[in-house]
Amino acid sequence: MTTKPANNLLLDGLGERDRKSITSAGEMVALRGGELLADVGRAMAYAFFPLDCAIAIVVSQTDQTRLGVGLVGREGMVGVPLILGAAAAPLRAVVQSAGSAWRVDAIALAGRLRASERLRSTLLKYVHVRYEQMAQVAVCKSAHGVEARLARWLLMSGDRLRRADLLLTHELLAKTLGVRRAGVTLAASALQERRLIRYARGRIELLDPQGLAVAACPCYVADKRIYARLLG
Amino acid sequence: MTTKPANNLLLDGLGERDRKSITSAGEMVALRGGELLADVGRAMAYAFFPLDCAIAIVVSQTDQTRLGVGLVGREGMVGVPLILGAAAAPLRAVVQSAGSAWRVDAIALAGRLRASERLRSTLLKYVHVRYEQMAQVAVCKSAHGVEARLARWLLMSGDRLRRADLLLTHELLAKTLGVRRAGVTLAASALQERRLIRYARGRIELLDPQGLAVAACPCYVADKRIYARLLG
DNA sequence: CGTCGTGTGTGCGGCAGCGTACGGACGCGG
DNA sequence: CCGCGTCCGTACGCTGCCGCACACACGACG
Repeated sequence: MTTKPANNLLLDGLGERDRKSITSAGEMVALRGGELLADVGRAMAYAFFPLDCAIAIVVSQTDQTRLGVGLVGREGMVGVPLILGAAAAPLRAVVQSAGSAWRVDAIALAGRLRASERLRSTLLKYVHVRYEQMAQVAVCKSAHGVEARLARWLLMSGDRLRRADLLLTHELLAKTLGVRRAGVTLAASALQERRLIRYARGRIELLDPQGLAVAACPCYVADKRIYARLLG
Repeated sequence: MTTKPANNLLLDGLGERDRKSITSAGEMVALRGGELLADVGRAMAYAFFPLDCAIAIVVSQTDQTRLGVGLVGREGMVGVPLILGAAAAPLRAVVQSAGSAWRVDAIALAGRLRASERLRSTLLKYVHVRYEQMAQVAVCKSAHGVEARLARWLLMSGDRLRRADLLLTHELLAKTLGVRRAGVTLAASALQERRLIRYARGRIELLDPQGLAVAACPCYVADKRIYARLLG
């Protein structure tokens, strides 16, 4: 389909000039699962434009509460604070599925942003997308059940990676969904019962994406619409 | 204390030039309680810099779920999407407590933003504040009980308005906290029992802000720290 | 003085998810 | 082949909040 095996849509959406100005300031890197690209309070040295990996944006409070508030793949970037001119990262960015990404130096990015209004406006629109999506999540967690939210997250992961088989454990999903591991097992087995997914020992296969979309909470569709409206 | 009876801190933080450039493009308006400054999908024609009023930022899904994800007073502005270059508002902005605000035309604001880098960087930092605060809320709702979240919201309202007596009903609070009205009554009476607040028929008085801060969830302190770090 | 609307107190059954905990299953490495 | 770590199934009691519903209190208004 695409000329290159894997692209980043955000970079593709830029003009030739801006894209080169970004890529020339960075380099390809391989990201391992579980790697931390940003942590709370630590300054971010790089922004990342994923190509074929997925990075979960997680908020973790002082007490033991976690919640995934975003999932970044080839359609986006890691490092929203850099666009907003803040050095410190508010949230944690964890590599959920390994793969490669384009890594860009924070200072270089800041310079490019000052120089190009087009680049600035594109990335600010992306910030807006993440802003809206986070608002969705805030309601989602308390309004929708585990099963629906699990379906949503699996679909999102599939979309980001363009693959139907995901390497995810119930344990990991539980942490990003902010529920018990046992709760995920329950929800997952219900989805499997309905032939929507199939899973075994850390490997989840999406059998029926359309069916899953029905089982998922409306936030899934809402999320896609938000992105399409601003960057489609 | 201040030279004028009521100021907006965001505007005060700007240089003389930028502040004038903004204020000259707008005008003072009076906002009534319950008024909608922005609604889902509707284009925003104005940004608002509150002086002595409080505006709740509410996300409301298609189904009957509401949740306040931000409270804007003299320390901030209503119209984050305008800073990000998006016309449509993702969230609803409702006037929680009546008062006056500085209203600025959206197009004029966009022009000023292009012209002044200082203005841009200040407002982008504010966007970042709201971005982080929303992440807080996302976890807060499911991690903390009604009583703690009520205490937090009351404190926030008090801070925004610099007053200890608020005109809020349990009903209204229930909607912004995303819980039952009865749940608010329960939590409020518990706080009153402990002499932290006192209330009657739509009027709530904060008796012991420090005690309230203890009763409130850590998100309250976290919120203040976020703001102070970026714009203090 | 009664009426009505709004605001608050209270009660009850129900449920989703929590914390915990134990046991089985698979797979890798020795 | 055995042992151990990881991953998943399942169970039990508990709790916080929901949805609903009804009764009372105050105040404005005629």
